[in-house]
Amino acid sequence: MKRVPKKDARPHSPNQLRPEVRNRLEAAALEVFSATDFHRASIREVARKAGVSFASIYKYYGSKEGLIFSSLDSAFQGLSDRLIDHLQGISDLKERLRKAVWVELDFYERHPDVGQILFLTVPFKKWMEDPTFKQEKFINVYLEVLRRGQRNGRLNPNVRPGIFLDFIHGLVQWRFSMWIYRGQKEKLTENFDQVFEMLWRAISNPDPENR
Amino acid sequence: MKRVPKKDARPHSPNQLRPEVRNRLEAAALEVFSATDFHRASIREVARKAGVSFASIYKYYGSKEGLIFSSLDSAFQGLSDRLIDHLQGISDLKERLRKAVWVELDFYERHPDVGQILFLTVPFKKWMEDPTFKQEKFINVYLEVLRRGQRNGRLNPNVRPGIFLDFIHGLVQWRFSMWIYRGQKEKLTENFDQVFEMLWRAISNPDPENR
Amino acid sequence: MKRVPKKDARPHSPNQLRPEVRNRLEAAALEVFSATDFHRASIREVARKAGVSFASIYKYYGSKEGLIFSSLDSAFQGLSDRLIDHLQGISDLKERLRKAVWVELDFYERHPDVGQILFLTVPFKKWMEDPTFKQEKFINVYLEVLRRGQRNGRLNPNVRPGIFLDFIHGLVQWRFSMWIYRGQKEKLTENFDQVFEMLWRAISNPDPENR
Amino acid sequence: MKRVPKKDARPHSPNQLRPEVRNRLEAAALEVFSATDFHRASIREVARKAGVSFASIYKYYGSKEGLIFSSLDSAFQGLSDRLIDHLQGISDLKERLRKAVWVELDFYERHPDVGQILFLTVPFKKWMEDPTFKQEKFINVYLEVLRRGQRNGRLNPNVRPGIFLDFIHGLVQWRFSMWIYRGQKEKLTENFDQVFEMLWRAISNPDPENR
DNA sequence: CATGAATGAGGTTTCATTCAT
DNA sequence: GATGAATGAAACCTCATTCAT
Repeated sequence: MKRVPKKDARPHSPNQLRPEVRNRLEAAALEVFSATDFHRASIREVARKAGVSFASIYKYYGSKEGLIFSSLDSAFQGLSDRLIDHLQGISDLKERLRKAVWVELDFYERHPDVGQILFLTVPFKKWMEDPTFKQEKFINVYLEVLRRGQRNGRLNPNVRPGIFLDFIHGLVQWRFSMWIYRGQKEKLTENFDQVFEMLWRAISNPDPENR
Repeated sequence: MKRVPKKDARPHSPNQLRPEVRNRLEAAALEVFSATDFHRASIREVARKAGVSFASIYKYYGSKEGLIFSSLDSAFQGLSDRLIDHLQGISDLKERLRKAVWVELDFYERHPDVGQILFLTVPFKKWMEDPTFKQEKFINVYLEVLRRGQRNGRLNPNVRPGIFLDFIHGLVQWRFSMWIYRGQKEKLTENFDQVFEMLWRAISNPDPENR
Repeated sequence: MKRVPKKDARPHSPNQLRPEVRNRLEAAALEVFSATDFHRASIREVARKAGVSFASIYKYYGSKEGLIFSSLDSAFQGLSDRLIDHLQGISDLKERLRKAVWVELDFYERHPDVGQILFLTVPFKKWMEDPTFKQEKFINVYLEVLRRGQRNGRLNPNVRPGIFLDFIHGLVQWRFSMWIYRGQKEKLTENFDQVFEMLWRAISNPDPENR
Repeated sequence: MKRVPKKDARPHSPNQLRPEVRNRLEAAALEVFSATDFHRASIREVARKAGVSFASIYKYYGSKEGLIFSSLDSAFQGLSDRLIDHLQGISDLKERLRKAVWVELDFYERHPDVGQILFLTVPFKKWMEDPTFKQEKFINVYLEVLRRGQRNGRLNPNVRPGIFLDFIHGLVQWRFSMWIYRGQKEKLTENFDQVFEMLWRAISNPDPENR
């Protein structure tokens, strides 16, 4: 007798969890999912670690993917907020951008589990397909800086802003991955100035009179 | 799923397969593993597609990972060889580098399955842990160009060559991923000149007298 | 990612099991399923008892129901064969019928687990809905006796044979159930002659000249 | 599912429910439990249908079984009362018995949900184990008739009255089950006279001078 | 030597029952 | 005093890997 799923538009969302339980659960999820790759990580272990029943995870998150991407999304809340906070009072464009990239790298340095999940243990395609991938709030902070830079001539005006982002995120992801690969010997923000200057040269306006 | 493969001295290697069977098998592997993420792709389906029993895969490749990374490695043979071939007769440093990056992007454009597996469907960590990740032959082509550029002052001499590579590979991977994400509407090498010039500005020597 | 079942017309059947494994498995199933009611009996326990993996049960039987009804069907093989065997050489109609009913009761007496599953632990509806319910081979033995009895005037000719069967099976099932209910103190075939004579009076031709 | 109910002195009984709520609840129970077998029928659905929280069911009935057997018991009130009522003024023994059996069949015909639950959807063993199984009031009506029949020689005096009951109830249950099985095409009381005459021959005194 | 059967593990789903509010 | 959230258990299903033939 095959059970026919009910599919009643899952009436439960993580928001309905008691915040304390939610935090415990998502912390456990980040811990477990950052340790091995996605399909080896066991939801049952997350439940055990968080002291929450297995069925509850399904009730509130719907699936293994739901759990992990919700957890990531929550973690990103922190990043967005911190980013916006840190940018306050910095008016120079280059400085704003430098700060933004620094905040991001610093975030991954202090939350390597988040980076590991995003870039290393979950197939990237899975993340791309998840609605949380867009991270509009976060991306918009960047886009606003970049567009303004193009308008006032500091940044190369002939380039779609998306290409700037490709440079930035490609760099962040690859540096993070190599940082893990090489065993986190030094800090992830080591050489930050050097790297940022390279990045800046890549995206800034090559036209001399605007330098 | 949790099952950890026996790491004993496997007495068989893919080289012992009849080349024709090996090609069929690795082609099927690329096809299957590029379509869905690693843990949903079924080794049985690969076997079926290749007309080989799945136990044979274990015999010659040892594990699911063994199969996929061996297949990738074979595909990369082609890339390295083509890279070396194309660089012949180009002496200008910038041109050599431009060509190298172009050959790589062009390769992924023509073999999106390989790119998908590397960057999207297999957890990146798995690849990093695999011996095939090093790609020494391929990397050395780059390193040699980059080191020479530093010696003769065209490239920023204060930067470890690894950072150049982070820029290059981060960019390649991210652009590839976004290309897939956005549905492969345009060519992956679209805007190549623009992007390469940005890259070049990032890594070239900012010191004026060497421009 | 909801898995979509494959439904490839289950290519495996219990017949493909090694007979020895099959026997062990079905014996364990009868044991477990006769002890508690269907939904409390655990397939995992059957697997454990039979020393067979849980997945194999699904492979060969498809479901919990598949397992139990297949096991019952196998048990009934024995009953049909024994019935046919015992009827050999008995020509008198009443004696044939007496023997048939006796063989059936005797079977349940010696295999109370089968009776318990059929009549007590599995909701009867489930069994009615299962193809194995028809038990044609078995029923035909009865029908043939009953129809012949009607033709030669020993049995009440005005009654559909189905009604005879209702009497017989209702009696067998109820007596079995009460036998269990009362704790199997005496033999199930206790009072058999008395009961059979009553049954015979019920179905035999009331018309005097045929007595 | 394996969860064994706490058998402590439940401080609440169905009697404490407002009669109107109780009726709604038990009607919903009969409806839901007659439709599928016991373990697939959901107590939550009963609660939903009755507009009551499922926790209330636990409060007043203690368990899923408690609910269903209480509901059945209530339904049987009606049967007993009707039986006693209908027997009034019938003095002939055979007629009393005929009436009794007819009232029972007629009851199931008009309340097929009750019959389905008793005979088809609930494992019979569950019912046998429940205190409501005894149905003393109801059985006593029969027993009194049967014993009187034995005393005055109309019924076979050599048989324990329990065997009469086995005949009667086995027949009722089996005919009901087959009636459902065959799709309720004709009435359950169809052929009643024929069947009752057979039953009467089975139990009446075979000794000529008492015919 | 190649094959496929058996295993173990874990995702997904549902639900009776318990527990805390 | 009624409610619903949390739990634990088990069905169902799939697959990488091992093992025996």
